[in-house]
Amino acid sequence: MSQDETTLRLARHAATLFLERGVSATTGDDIAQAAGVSKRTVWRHFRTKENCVAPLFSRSSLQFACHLRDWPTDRALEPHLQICLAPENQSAQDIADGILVARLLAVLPGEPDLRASWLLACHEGEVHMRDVIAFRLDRSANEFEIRLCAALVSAAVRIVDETISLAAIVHGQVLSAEEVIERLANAIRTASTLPFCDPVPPDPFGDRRTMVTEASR
Amino acid sequence: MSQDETTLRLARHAATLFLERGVSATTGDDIAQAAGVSKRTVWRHFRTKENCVAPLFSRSSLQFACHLRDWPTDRALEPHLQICLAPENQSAQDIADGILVARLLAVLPGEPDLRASWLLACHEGEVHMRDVIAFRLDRSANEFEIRLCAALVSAAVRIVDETISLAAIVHGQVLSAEEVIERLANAIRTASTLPFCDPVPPDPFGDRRTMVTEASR
DNA sequence: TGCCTTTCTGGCACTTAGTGTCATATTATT
DNA sequence: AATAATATGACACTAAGTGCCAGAAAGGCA
Repeated sequence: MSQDETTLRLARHAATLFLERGVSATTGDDIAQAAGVSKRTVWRHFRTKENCVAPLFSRSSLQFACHLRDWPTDRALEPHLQICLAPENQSAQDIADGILVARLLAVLPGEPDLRASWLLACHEGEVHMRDVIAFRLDRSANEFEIRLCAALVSAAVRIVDETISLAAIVHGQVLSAEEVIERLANAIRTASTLPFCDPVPPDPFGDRRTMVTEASR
Repeated sequence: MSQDETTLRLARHAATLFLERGVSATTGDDIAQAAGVSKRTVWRHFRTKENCVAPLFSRSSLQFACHLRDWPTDRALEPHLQICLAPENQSAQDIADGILVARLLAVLPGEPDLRASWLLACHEGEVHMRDVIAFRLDRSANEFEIRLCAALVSAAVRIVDETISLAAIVHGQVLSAEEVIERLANAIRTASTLPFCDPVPPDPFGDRRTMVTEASR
């Protein structure tokens, strides 16, 4: 088994255990046993216990930066996201991992250590997004404006992720793919302070900063 | 000595040691000895080693939400910040703590555990800011738009903090109070997607979303 | 296939992080 | 000054995490 496979397998087992009995009630031994490896191997793959789920979080947040990178400049955001997030374009494993992440996000309020790991992953995504935005605008990733914009967009995506996960898992509120994409696209447009996402898709309100939420619908 | 005093004293000693020899080379014993308390007392005040500096980070990020709360609705942002951040309105201890935080932010790139603590503190500030923004707009802090706006403003403040600290500590680039305030105010206006900071201060560009940075000056 | 190098893993001893518990010291209240 | 409440110290203990070495597993090469 390859390095990354083991890491991901451990991450999934750790996530399941964290969800079943909480982080503090899960030991490194438990994770090792569940994955069928020695305790030593766990600490070889992860620096700390909470970091065991980091690969899942990282994937989720890095994935989005990649979608943005692959986004053709001559296409609107919604149809692009529709293609990226379509179930037929994701493996069964990817979908299962996505659900695992959503369930983890739903328990963040009671698990501060898990939130630290999540925020760290979001920060990774933010750094990645600097490069993406800088590339799309043909600017340097070190400029203050670029880093600010990346931080804002990342924060917007994070809030949407957290909100949707909490709504779906805790309140059993199932959202359609279209609703999720609409929320995501609106939040990104709201947050993007630089025109990296041109062309602006058709907007009936004529203001790309108008937010379409449940309140205004 | 009161509870909070001891906590802060420990935080300052921990920060100093972290800066001197790095987080991983500092033990809980070291922090306890430096502060003249027993090891047990350290773990009574803090859940983890990295959390020892959290009070300093929290103060920094909660402070800003408080400044925003106390901001009169009929005054522009810059003069208000000028009053809040004026040296004569801060104790010597506050100023020293601020420098300590700046030095910690400057070493974040090499200390992931410290960054986790910092991001957690920023999240605290974000949650606080929801209430502040909701109050200023007479809305509910649970609305999606409010939480999104708070996240964006918090992210903007965080990026400014990180940028300025890195510039000052690592590159020895000293900024005047006016420059700091200008950057901060501009970033906040850029990030604020809801009109919680009306009245809009005079802007020669006639666009409150225009950013004044070194590039455009 | 057999040999060799590289990489990954297990086991064990060890240090540090962090907790539970109880006795003592400190502070506040009256 | 007596008492209740709270903070601390000391010690034993569990869990987190590291260093080290030997062995297993995978990958190149004749």
